[in-house]
Amino acid sequence: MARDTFARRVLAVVSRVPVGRVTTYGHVARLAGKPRAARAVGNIMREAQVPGLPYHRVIAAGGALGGYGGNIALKRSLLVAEGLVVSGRRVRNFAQVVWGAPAVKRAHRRTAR
DNA sequence: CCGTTGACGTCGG
DNA sequence: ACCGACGCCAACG
Repeated sequence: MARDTFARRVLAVVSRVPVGRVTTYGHVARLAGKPRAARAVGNIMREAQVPGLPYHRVIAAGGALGGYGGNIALKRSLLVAEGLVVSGRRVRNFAQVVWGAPAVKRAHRRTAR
């Protein structure tokens, strides 16, 4: 296989984000093995050409929308089309729709998968 | 090795 | 809640 670059791992992670859920640049960075490379992840997303990947499901920390090649309006509509609720520049119920967050000690019963 | 480039994150005011 | 400052990083020439 071609080289195992950070960029490749990032794209692999992005491809696993479920419909109707979102993740953040920071989480992607962590899942790709470099917890502090969130910024680099952003650069990779901007350059990425691989079709079919849910780039719009990767947003910024705290539920902020982040960017989308200058077409943030499109990103917002894509998210809304998947059932997410976007209020202003934030995704509502972020904590409940975020994917890839560190598994916090749940008192009992899973909440996400 | 160095400088550049940002779809970032966190903190302080 | 908004904004600025600063830190952090991969990829490339």
